[in-house]
Amino acid sequence: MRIGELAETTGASVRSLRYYEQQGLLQSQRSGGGQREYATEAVERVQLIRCYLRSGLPTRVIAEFMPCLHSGTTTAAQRELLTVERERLAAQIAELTELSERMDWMIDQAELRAEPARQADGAAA
Amino acid sequence: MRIGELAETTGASVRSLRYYEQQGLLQSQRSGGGQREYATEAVERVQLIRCYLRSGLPTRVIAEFMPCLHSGTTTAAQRELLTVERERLAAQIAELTELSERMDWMIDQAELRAEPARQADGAAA
DNA sequence: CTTGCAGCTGACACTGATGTCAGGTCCTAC
DNA sequence: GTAGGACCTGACATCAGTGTCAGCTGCAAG
Repeated sequence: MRIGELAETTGASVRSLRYYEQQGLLQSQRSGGGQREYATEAVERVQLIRCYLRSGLPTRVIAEFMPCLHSGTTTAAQRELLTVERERLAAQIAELTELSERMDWMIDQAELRAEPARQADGAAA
Repeated sequence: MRIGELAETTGASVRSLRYYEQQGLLQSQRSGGGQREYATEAVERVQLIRCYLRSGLPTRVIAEFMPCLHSGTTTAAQRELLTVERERLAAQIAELTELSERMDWMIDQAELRAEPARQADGAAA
C-alpha cells in the first residue's frame, strides 16, 4: 500500500506519516523510484502511534519502545520506560476520571441554573 | 495573595498565571500600582484550569465554560459545550484505558522476552 | 510520448502553552 | 530615601505535531 492509501485508511495526513517515519515510529519499504510501500500491518501501527500521541506521549518516547513490537527482545531500559509510561497513563486516567466527574457535577449545576423558574416545577425537567 | 504566592501554591509558573488571565481563564483585582491580587479561591481555580489543560482542552474552550463557575446562570451554548466536552473526555478515558491495557500486555511480553532462557525455568520469574 | 496525479524532499509557517529576557515600576525593609 | 526583590508589559524563543508550498520525480492511462 502506498502512502496516500495508508493516510486515508488511518486518518493520518500524508505529512504526518512521513513525520512518523522520520521520527523512527514507522518503517516502509522503498519501491523502485523511492516511493514508500507499506505492509498492511502499518495500518494498525499507525493507529497505535496516534493513540499514543493523543495520550500525550512525544514521538521520541514512542520511538523508544516501538522496537518491542517487532524485535524479539527488549532491553532493561525499554521495560523500565514501558513501566514508567504505564504509571503515567494510569495517573492520567485517574485524573481524567475525576475531571469527568467534576464535569458531571458542573452539568447538573448548569442545568439547574438554566431556567431558575423550573426548579419550583419539580424534578421532571 | 499576589502572583508569586499563587504560583508557588499551585505549581503553575508566574508566566502561566498571567497567560491564563490573558486568555480569560482567571481574574484578578489590581491593587494600586497595577499588581495582581488574587482571592484564595484562585488556588482551586488554577488547579482546575491545569487539570483541564492536562486533559487536552485548549484555553479557548475552558474559557467558555469557566463563567459557569461563578456566574449564577448558564447559557444553552455553555451547557451544550459542557456536554460535548464531557463526551470527549469519556471517549478519551476509554481510549487511554484501552491503551493502558495494551501497555500491560506489552510489558508482559517485554518481560517474557527479556531473558528467553528463563522461560524454560517456569513461571516464577 | 505526453499528461496528470501521486509521491518525494526540504523549507518555512502555525498553534498553544510555556520559558526567558529586557526595561521599567511597585513595595517593603532599612 | 534608597536598595532589592517582586511585579509589570512586551517581545522573542522553544517544542511538537502538522499544514503548506515549491520544485522535482515516479508511474499509469491514453
